[in-house]
Amino acid sequence: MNYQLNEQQLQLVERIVTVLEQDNTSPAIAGIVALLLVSPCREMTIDEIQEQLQLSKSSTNHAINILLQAGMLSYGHKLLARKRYYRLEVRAWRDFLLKKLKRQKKLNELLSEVIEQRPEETHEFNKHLIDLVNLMEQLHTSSIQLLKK
Amino acid sequence: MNYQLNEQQLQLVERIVTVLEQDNTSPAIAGIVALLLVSPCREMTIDEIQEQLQLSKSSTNHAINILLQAGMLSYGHKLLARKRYYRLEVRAWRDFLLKKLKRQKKLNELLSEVIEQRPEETHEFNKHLIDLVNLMEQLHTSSIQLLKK
DNA sequence: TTTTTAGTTCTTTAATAACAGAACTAAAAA
DNA sequence: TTTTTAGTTCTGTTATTAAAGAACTAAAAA
Repeated sequence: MNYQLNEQQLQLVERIVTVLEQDNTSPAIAGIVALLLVSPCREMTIDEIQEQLQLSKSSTNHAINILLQAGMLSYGHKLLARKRYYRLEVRAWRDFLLKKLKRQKKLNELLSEVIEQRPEETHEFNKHLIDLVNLMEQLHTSSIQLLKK
Repeated sequence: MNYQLNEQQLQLVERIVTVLEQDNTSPAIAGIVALLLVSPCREMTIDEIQEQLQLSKSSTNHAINILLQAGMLSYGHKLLARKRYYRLEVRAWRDFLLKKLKRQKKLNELLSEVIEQRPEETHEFNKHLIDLVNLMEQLHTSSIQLLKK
């Protein structure tokens, strides 16, 4: 039940953590996600997670709760025991992408407002802005199309 | 030369700052970007920026240098004087989008590695992962196509 | 009922980052 | 040469955040 990761798997976890951290994910959270991605165990207990990542129980608990709230993690019980078995909810990733796109859209709308109220004298600048908004709008619509399927 | 923003413009600046901060941009940096977007002045001196945003000189200087290094800002001189006139480089936005896509691609490659090494027993989970990677790959390629024009 | 276990909460520590204020540098203007 | 000005750098304060450790709660097992 409690597999030990081999060298290659550990490295893979590390590399995933590195990339996730570049998106402002905390090490503990990144570690849990990476571990549950790479580990052959579909689900793990808090103790197993804690042990593999060498975190304190409170930190592990804290990170797990954040991930639960974000919908990235869920849990079930085996034989109705009280111990929780946590697993990754891969579907949540899609929702994250959608949320990001919503913020992008919001920014786009604001940039459109900017363009509307700019003086004509700065037409060169305005033109660049218009190009940017158009580009971002295209990106947005094509992404939404793909995601909504 | 030193326009005072009207009420509507100030609100627009504030709203842009709010959105930028959600992407982990510091208030000072978000403020400078928003100000230079909204202000009718195509370029501003450090003093004008500082005054409008009510920042200290050192903070303003610090934020400006970060933006310069990121390519979001550039400057020129008027009549060869030593005073710098800073302006937004809208083109840099495109490079940011490209950089983000590169990270997304990196994550995608790692997820592919994950899929390759997963045991067959967790096929349900694996399937979700494969779907995710495929989706993200499509998003990536369509975005790249749009950006590379 | 007592013990064990899973999970939570509270408190403290350490690291980081934003920002302000003051001291400093370099160069143009008087 | 002295003064003014633009910009930089240094130092200190404050706020935020991650994480650890210990105390605590609740419930199942002995």
